[in-house]
Amino acid sequence: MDYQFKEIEKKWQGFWAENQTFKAEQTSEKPKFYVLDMFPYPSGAGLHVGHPLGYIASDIFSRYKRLKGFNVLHPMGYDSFGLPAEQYAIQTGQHPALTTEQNISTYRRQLDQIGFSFDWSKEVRTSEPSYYKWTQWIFMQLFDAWYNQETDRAENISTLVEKFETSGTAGIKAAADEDVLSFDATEWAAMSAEAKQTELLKYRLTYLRESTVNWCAALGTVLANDEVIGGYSERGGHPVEQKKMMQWSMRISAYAERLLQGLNTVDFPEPVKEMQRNWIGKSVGASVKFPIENHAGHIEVFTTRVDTIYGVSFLVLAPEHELVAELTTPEQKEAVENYIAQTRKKSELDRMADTKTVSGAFTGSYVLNPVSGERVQLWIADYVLAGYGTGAVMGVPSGDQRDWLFATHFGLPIVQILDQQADLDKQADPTKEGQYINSGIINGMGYKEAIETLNKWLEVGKFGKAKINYRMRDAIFGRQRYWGEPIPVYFKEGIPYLIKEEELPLLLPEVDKYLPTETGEPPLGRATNWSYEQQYEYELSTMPGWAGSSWYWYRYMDSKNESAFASAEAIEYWQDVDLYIGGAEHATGHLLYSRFWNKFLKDLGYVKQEEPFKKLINQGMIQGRSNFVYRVMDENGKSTNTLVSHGLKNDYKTTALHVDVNIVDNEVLNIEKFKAFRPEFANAEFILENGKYICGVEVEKMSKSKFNVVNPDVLIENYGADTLRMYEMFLGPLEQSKPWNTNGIEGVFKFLRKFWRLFHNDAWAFQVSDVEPTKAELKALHKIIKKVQDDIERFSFNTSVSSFMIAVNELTDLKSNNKQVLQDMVIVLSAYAPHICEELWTLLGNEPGTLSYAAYPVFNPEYLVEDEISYPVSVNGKTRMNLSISSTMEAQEIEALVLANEQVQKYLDGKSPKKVIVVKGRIVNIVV
RNA sequence: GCUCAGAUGGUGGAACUGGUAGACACGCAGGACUUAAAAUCCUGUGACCUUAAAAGUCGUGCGGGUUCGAUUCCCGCUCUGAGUACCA
Repeated sequence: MDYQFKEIEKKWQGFWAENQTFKAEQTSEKPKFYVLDMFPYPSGAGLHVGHPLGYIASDIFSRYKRLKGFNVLHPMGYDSFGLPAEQYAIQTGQHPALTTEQNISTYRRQLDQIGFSFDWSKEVRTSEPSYYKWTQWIFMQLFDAWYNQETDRAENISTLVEKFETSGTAGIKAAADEDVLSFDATEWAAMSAEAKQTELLKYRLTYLRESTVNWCAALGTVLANDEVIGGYSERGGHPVEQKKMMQWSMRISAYAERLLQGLNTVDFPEPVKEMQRNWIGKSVGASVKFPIENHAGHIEVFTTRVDTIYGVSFLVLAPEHELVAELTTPEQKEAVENYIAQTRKKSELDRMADTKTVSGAFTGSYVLNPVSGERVQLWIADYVLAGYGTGAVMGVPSGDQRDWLFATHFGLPIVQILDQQADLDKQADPTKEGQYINSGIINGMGYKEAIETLNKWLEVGKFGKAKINYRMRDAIFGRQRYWGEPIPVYFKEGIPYLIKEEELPLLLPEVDKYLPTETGEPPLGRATNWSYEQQYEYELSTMPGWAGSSWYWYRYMDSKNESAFASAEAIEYWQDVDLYIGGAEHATGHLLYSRFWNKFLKDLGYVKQEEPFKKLINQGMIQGRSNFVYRVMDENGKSTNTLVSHGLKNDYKTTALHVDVNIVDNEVLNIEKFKAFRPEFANAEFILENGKYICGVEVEKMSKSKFNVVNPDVLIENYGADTLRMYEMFLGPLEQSKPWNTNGIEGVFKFLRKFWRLFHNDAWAFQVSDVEPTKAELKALHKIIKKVQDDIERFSFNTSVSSFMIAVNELTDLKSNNKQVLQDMVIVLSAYAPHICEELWTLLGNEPGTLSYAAYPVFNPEYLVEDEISYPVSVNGKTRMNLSISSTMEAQEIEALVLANEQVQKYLDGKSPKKVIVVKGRIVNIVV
């Protein structure tokens, strides 16, 4: 029979599901391999052709690893809490659980028809109580923990309480809020229970605190920094403003250094590492206290160039700095207040966009330079950010361009501090070269020595010290939304307490509407009869989208466990994710949070590895490729009912209209289908070129409104899943972004048919021969065995597909139907095109379903050895001819042989060669 | 501005450690089969110049360098894409 992909694919998908072919063993003698795809959010639109790209790659890898004798865990599930379902619920009143369920079944149906080897027995959904029970449990562990910088790990809060009880805060080094109190053991003992809880909250790894947050009014919720892009929300693109609110936060900053160091141990794409490094934003410098003139206090600044301290000619505070009001003199009051009012009016966006204009106001106060004792003006300006460092900077105009502009604009002095600084009247010179001048105790020193000297001097005089600063802020954890995990906390006297562990999961209550209450409480405030022990209020915000996805790879290891998030045995066996494939958009969000929670769980001894993901691959984005038709306009600029082909459009005035890419084949418009697609053009005139209507092309985002969405269902219907899988890989390197173009899928389909034909005679009857394979057949086979193995190991899936085509072309030319050779071919190809291979595998007489666990053929290099090698011979670097020479011949003999050749002599034209280069097995080059 | 990635035929792309640039596929052209079309199969296909055939010249964004030899390594530049942006 001809290649009947529809029947074959349906049959084997059914077989795999029924027999649980891809169920991972819980324990095994085999080495483990964990292949994970990034958790999808099941959106209502279903899959387009770009989504499965990474899944196909990871599936090929999983299938390959099984053939190589590994026990493979390759699961799939859904990150099913999230905003879109809730927005839809607000519009329609439908419970988000319902729409989520529907979306998941669409997703599942689409995934199933591509033939993935997922172990569906391990499926998880973050919105299921049996799952979010453990998300809540992890939250409770974080609440019950503090970060001990002495031991450099998280510990249970009880070890902190013990320290307080024995010696108070003396000697405690913790990652904590800035406003922690100092006390001794007696004072601690004397504190009320509420006061103790308030104090402990400042140390917990998840804590409630008044913080400045990104408030998105349109979404009615706060957002984390990574969910805000350029002042707008990542989802929906709504404006975001700064607002002070009581908020749950995660003390991720405690892990800043470990998150940074861990990047050196993982195999991630360099851009992802770089983005995480930038996000963490480590800078090494010093904090310096500038005493305020006629005032008991001081201004603390952070600087990475403490060596430039003698060049300080002013100090700048952020307009929001807490000391601004107090330090503004009566004469300057008006100017300062005007300036603050003016800054407030500017949105965050304007402030970022306008980096050219220099602005600021003098407070009228002075501070004293601690090293020189010099009097320095204190200013405010909005280029200083309240949220970074101490919200104050020292202005060194000679070394910093921004300070230089500020000083020039306001007529402040510019002091040269290094003898090598040049052109200070034109711009700042940030050099570290040369020796210091005008610089008191560091005069004559170089950069390194100056830094050390000053740091020591500052520390001795208690004016400051060397300090490391991180840009990364703690992550806001609460969302004022409905469709998320409830936070397992209740309030007594305004203080948060955890519910009891045996009360988990804290179920999401039913509400009448998915909107905030009249008093502005989050939607959970609408729940009736929802309180802890009938009297205490529950926390009303829910967890953010990233909560459930920050630990899910552990749940896959043991997804049904009711007494732990995963058993210790499962974690001991599976350890970590060996290969993680997903989009680059999660570089700073999901991947940082997951690494953070993983490190935390490791500190508490629940997991084994410091890093959760050994190797990460970002698959490229598939862009849309839009097609256009061109409607002619008349002299008055009015649209006509005439459409002109792309090549002739410059002869007319036209408007471009999107046309559905599914009715365009190689840029040729199917006019009949077009008339049906746009009835208003049923009677349109078409100006053709060579009898065809050629469409224009542009690369855009794939979206419904641009009519460029290609649905995998359609391609599977026409060509089958095996063709789709191979074609997606054939498009190009996995990591490269590229526009989708269905042109060319025919080639892959033809290849599979040709492969099928190798096993069949002209009458389409299955027929293979049992004789010993020929040398040529073995050569073709072993070439592909090696090539596919090498390609998969370096994630170069596109080149494998080409090589398969070459192998099948070779075997077709050899008229091979050798059973031994073809059976090995089936195994090698099965990772890419599993359905057709399962079918041929059983036709060859093997037990159904055993292909997935067959052994990958062993490569034997002997079959590739050639007796004769065709040497390209070049003269002065230009290839002139090929000479067939025995492969055993040594360089000297080859040289003699080549020079004796008649044709070579012709090129030498009587001259004697200056030099002859012979690379054995490669090339001969003659220099004349 | 900064950081990173990239630029190869009409198109997607290949060339893995510096060794025959353009594999494989699409498209296109011609042919076979067919009453015809579709499907299938065969042949050709970087550009230029010329031809009966052969040969020749140029050619991996641009300019230079290293080398017997560069798509590959080095320096400078242009363009495209992504990320990031007053971070002290």
